[in-house]
Amino acid sequence: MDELLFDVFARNCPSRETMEHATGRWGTLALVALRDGTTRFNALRRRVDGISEKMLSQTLQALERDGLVLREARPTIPPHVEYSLTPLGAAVAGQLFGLIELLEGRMPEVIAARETYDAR
Amino acid sequence: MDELLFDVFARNCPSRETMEHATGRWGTLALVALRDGTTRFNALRRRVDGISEKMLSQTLQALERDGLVLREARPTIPPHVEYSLTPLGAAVAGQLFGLIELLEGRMPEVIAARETYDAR
DNA sequence: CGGTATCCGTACTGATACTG
DNA sequence: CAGTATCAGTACGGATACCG
Repeated sequence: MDELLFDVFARNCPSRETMEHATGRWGTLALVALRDGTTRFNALRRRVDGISEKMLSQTLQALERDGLVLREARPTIPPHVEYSLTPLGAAVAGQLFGLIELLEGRMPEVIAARETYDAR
Repeated sequence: MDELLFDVFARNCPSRETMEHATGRWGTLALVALRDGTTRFNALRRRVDGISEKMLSQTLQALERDGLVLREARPTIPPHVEYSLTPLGAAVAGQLFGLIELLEGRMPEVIAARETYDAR
């Protein structure tokens, strides 16, 4: 663990900040949704169930700022804006998707654990 | 993506809930800290910089309930409580650590992206 | 269509104090 | 040591309305 350049456990670690953007409630879902390919704002909004316009906007801005997401706006009327993953974003999204797969595959264990825990 | 049992993108998906526990602000740090081995409450608290007793307690309870963390209390005075990863928790923590490594290794890209973004 | 601005409730957060 | 209880602040999040 000590061979890492930054210490995620430390308060003001820049990687901890980016981690929070990527693993936050909406960040993960946005990144994983973009693995399916370039997507427009409202399509993304429909894909990620429950996200508001505001949160999607904020999430995408944070991810764009960190260089995980690429935003391309065409100056047409009506506006046409496309979001996609940068190479770095694709790597992060892949890792996150691995986590989702892992968890989904083992949800029976999780559910069983919850029942055991709650039976007290 | 459709081959998954649950749909993380859906609002009331049980895996989305567990994802949020594991990837939440403190969940990730607690899980990764426990990769170093069985740890006591206050040791964990010192390791994860900035976490309050309350948040650590809540975080550990959520992870224990999901079957990611094992809590073992010895009825001594003073109390001696040890936290460790379950096999499932270890798998999740490993995946999260992979993400941290990835991000730490590429922080220069992130920092550069931020500077580009802010220069507008 | 793709946002931003505003309002407003609540849920999270951290200090502090206290207990077994 | 390992928590719980209580409380005040804030930042998160959603709904709505509006703009280019």
